[in-house]
Amino acid sequence: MSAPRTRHKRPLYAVAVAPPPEQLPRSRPGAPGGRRDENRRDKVQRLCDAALRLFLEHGIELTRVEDITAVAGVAKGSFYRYFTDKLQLTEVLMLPLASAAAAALDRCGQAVDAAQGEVPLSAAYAALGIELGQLVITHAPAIRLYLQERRGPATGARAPVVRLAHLIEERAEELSARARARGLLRSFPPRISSLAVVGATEQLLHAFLSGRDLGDVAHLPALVTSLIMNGLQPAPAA
Amino acid sequence: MSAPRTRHKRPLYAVAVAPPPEQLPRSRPGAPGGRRDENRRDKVQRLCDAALRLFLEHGIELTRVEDITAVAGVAKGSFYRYFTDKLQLTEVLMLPLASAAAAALDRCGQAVDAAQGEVPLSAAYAALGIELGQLVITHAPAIRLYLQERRGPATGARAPVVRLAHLIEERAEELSARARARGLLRSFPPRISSLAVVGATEQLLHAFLSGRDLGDVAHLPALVTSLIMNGLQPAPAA
Amino acid sequence: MSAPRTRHKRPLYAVAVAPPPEQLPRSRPGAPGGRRDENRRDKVQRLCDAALRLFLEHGIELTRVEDITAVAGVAKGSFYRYFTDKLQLTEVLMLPLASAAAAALDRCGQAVDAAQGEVPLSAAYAALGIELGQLVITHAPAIRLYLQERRGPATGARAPVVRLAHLIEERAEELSARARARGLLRSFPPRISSLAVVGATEQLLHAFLSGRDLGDVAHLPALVTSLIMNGLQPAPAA
Amino acid sequence: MSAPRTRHKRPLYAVAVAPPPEQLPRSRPGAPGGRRDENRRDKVQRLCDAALRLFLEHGIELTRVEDITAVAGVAKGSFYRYFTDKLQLTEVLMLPLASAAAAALDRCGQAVDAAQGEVPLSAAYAALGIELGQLVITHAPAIRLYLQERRGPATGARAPVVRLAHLIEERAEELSARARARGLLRSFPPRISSLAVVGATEQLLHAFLSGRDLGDVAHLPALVTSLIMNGLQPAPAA
DNA sequence: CATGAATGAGGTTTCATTCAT
DNA sequence: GATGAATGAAACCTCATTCAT
Repeated sequence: MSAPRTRHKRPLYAVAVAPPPEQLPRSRPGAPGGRRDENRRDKVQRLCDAALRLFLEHGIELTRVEDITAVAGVAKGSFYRYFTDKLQLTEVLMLPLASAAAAALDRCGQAVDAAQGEVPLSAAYAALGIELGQLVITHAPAIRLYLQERRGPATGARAPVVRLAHLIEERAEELSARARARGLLRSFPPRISSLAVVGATEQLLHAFLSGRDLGDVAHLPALVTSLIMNGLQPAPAA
Repeated sequence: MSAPRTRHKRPLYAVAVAPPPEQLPRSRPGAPGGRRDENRRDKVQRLCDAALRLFLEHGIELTRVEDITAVAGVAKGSFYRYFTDKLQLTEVLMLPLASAAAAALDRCGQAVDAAQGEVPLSAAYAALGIELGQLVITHAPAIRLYLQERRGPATGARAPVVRLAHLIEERAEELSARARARGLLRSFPPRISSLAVVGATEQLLHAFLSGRDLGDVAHLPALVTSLIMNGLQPAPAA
Repeated sequence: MSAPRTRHKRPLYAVAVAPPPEQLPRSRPGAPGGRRDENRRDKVQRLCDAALRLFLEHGIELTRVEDITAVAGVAKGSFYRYFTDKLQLTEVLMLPLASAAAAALDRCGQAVDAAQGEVPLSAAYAALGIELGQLVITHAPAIRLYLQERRGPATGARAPVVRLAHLIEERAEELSARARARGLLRSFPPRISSLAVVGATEQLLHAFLSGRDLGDVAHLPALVTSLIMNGLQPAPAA
Repeated sequence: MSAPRTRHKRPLYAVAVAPPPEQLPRSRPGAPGGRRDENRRDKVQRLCDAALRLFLEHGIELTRVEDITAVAGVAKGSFYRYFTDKLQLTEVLMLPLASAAAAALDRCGQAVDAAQGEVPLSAAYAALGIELGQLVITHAPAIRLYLQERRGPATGARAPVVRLAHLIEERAEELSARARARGLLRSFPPRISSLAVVGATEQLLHAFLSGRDLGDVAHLPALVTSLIMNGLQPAPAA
């Protein structure tokens, strides 16, 4: 006998604009490290974990808010205390990944710029490979979500994923351009080679994170680096 | 955590016949080339075109049946005369692609098996590249849909796309295995190299079909072949 | 000629628990006597009352869920919090009637079994007549619904009513058989006499509950008893 | 791309008035005994048979027009050449029954009026019993439909059945009143006894037509007569 | 704060009826 | 005439969101 009044979903052909930047719920009471804050972190964590799991299992759109709260073990209404909607939740899910990837690409870019000769260049890429490899370990579910949704249209709750994909493609192309300016990867335009490298890498990642048996996984980062440097060739024999 | 529910109403007379052997509805009156038949083909075509366009623009799940019929210019109810639901529509959308891709991969596989030496082997891959390149031209929207949805979970109407992705990955790996058995691609396990090749190819395709400027597109099939044979290396410097 | 179809959407999280032991929804928060509990009872009651009224006025099938909620003064969606569909609602509507009738018939059966001679036997039937007469007062609308739908096919939401009709017929026949074993109702087979008694009783009830003027209604239970004991007699010999 | 424009069903709380009297489709071409007419009769017959069968199996409301035409083996559109809707079809289904029952009751009434003494009176009832018994044989499905739907509200396509029920109850009461005026059935008011007789009779009929084993069915008409004459007796005095 | 009950717009699907073929 | 394809109102049911408890 009460009454909500807003509407949900989306009337199609609408909303192409970016979401209101960082409208995280509201200010919270309690000291930043206190009991309240801890409780809050815990709930957010559980909601994110649940969402990630369900997004991977059923897709973002088919996952209802109630599914998420049920798996997280909180009340449905609580969801809205921590997130405004699924879109914002997805933003939160992608955020750490986006920062880490951007940082790693930044560092690699700086190393590339600073490199004199092929050896430090290779080292820069190797370092990137290692950083990304670690990301895979620490953020596996988020990366899976990224891989799963990254090519779709930037509609609904998928938007943040697609934005991240654009960011990565741009940075990768830029990196290729710099590498090329340094005399590497001469044969193809940077956009082409960066796309190929990103595509191959992501496909391998997707297979790996989907549980496919790829043999000795420890070699994959090296393989990625090798891909970047040499393509699919074997290490030059002898 | 999941369980479908049945509608209670009651379908009564309903479809008692077995599911029609072909994918499309059952037999109809009117001569196969007559007015009725033409209408039907036209309507199915318009529905498919509309669906494809909307699926690409908004994603499968966010596209409502009513959106599709509105764009196709038919009544909402008509949709259900031609398709049982969005899932079946997606199946129909993927069918030509699946057949064509399977056929091309089959032909390539046979050519690989028949090949004696490296030259015909290269030719086999080159032919595959060309066939796929043509598919890209003739089935661009379906391929975009495939690229967009292929990594998601096989839930809801996306299932047929994911099935096609599995098929392609399997066939590609098999092809790599055969190539390897013939002495090529020695350096990596076939699963690894096929994933890398498929990943790179699809990423390029995705960029191209999304309207990115990739320079002279005519080179791409050659690039794909080069990828298959040599990785990202430049053509061996003369 | 029949086959139910499943919804394709996907219920995802959904009810994974076993169907609640009691007929009504699952456990709820709030103390059993608190505000929430009271609200729930109130709403269920209003929905049942509305449904009963509309079922009697328009028939079960022609009554839409939205009609019921409108009359009950709740939102359409609320219906589905309390009942899965019209079928389950009908089950709930029939439940008290079914229990009461079964109990009364049980008690009468036991009295008949225990009876020595014709007087206690008559008393047993008289007691049944009185119990049923009281039921008529306390559950008039449910009984009207029962009378209205009881002979239809057990399809759709009418099923529970038809089940109750079967139960009553079986019990009545059993009762007749026992009476006969005790030396009464000798002239006709128990199935025949029980059908006749039930038919006559229900027809009178139907007329009464439909507002027909039947004179002094207080005599009706006695009439029913008389029917049981003396009606259906063969023409007095000689 | 064409377009119907009327609406169907019924908006509830509407239409309580009688249907347009006898608006049978339209005039037909062809001689009354010719080929066209024969064809027409055949189709109507098949549609009626199919409808009756389905109404009994699933109930009137749950039977769709398409179900009927499918079982009858005609095109869906053809239904509307012969009937305006399900309501009118039901009228047609009940018509022969209504006429025959009215005629039999009329004849019985006249015989009762003309009777001098108890013997011809009994004969009049016996004749009615026999006539009704024959109706049961010749119009079994229609009678089943009548029994099944007769107590529901006169809404939708059930209206004609309920009208027939009213007619029968009225006539039966009238007959009881006349019999009473002649000195029979003294113990109960005519409305009571007629309701009891009709109720018992119909219940037996319903069981019989539902396939229940009632023993030697040939005795039933006699039983009905016995009911009319002797049932409902007061307890034998003394 | 947490909870889950209530709301009602909206998506899916059905089906009576009309009308092109 | 006969057929079944098209139409679109309306029934069902879901679920994002709010708010009483």
